[in-house]
Amino acid sequence: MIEHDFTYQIQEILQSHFGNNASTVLKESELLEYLNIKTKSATRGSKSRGSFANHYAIYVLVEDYIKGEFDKNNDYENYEGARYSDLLSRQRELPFGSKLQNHALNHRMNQEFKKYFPTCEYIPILRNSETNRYWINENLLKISVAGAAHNIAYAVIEIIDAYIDIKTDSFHQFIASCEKIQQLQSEDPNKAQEFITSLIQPNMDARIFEIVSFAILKEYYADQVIYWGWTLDSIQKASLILHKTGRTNANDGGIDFVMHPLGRFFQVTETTDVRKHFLDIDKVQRFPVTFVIKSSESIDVITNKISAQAKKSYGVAKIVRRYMECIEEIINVQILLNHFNKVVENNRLQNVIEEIVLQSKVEFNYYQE
DNA sequence: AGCGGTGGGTGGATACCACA
DNA sequence: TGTGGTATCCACCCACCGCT
Repeated sequence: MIEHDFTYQIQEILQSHFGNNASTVLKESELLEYLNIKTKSATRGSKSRGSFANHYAIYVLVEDYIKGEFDKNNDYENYEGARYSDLLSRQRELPFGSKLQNHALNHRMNQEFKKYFPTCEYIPILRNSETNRYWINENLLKISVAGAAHNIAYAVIEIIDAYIDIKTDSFHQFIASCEKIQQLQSEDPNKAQEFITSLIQPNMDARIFEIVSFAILKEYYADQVIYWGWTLDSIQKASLILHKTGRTNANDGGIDFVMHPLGRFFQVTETTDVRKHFLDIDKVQRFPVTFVIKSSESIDVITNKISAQAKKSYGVAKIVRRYMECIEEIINVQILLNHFNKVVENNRLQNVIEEIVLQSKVEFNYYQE
């Protein structure tokens, strides 16, 4: 059995339920081992995926099992089963579960379980396709150790709860502090400013950095206007609007922000290695991009670094020049801070914070009633 | 060690089907 | 014809793996 950081917590929970038998219970139970495998990412930081769907499929069924007190009354075999709609809506009430679909309950949980335990004779989720009712396989909940029967239903719930707690804790804290700052900002704008400043430091999580960059730049550009039109007498005034083109993590090779109506492209990166954005620059003409780089180095240093990489990759001066011409602007942490200060001067701090809270909730599927 | 390719996992969208 | 339940398609992330 694999052991990782969260395994220790699983063992602790089992100990509180089964005392000395805890380790045997864990060894004997495929379901617990499955949870152990699936909780590997618990302590891997906010960047790794939650993968809550299969956890929640087990969770809602076991919860239903406990609600019927089947761990005590021994009558599960006569139970009519749980309704699909109830299970699904319960899943969606759980943290980060608001977008879950039928996948886990219908197929994927069983499929994945079988992948890990090909010889296990039990299928975890049972269903009757005539009545559309669902059950957890009770055989997987009852573990017998030296002739004594142990029911792991409550332990399973506790383990998944603990997993949810770990996975969401830092995020909850983040949203909470945003909301606190939001209330606080009229009384103590300095505090709010300090907080935002801390969010765009180089050691910040990439997704948070992208969200905060977006919020600042959006407000910053909103103050700028251009005049444009199809004919001279139809020229109109427009403020620059920055759009986010998708979720941070659903954007492989895509562009992070687009500016209307100028059509500027913005790309947020963690490092000065921008080669991947200009991969075939020697063959194709590339669209100019503004890079928001999570670095406190000066623009000169960053530019030199990028230029050095380009030289190393292409060698030919002409292509290097074209490469550098495709970088419309570089925005580092300092420039972001300057822009931010300007936004604050214009009394738009509130908007920035609101945008951060909104975008974070979207990014992490977090909804609070 | 760093890379590029690959395939499984995940979530969103939608097609399909049964039934009222 | 709307609703609930299920299956499938698709895009994208990411872990993994073999190559250099």
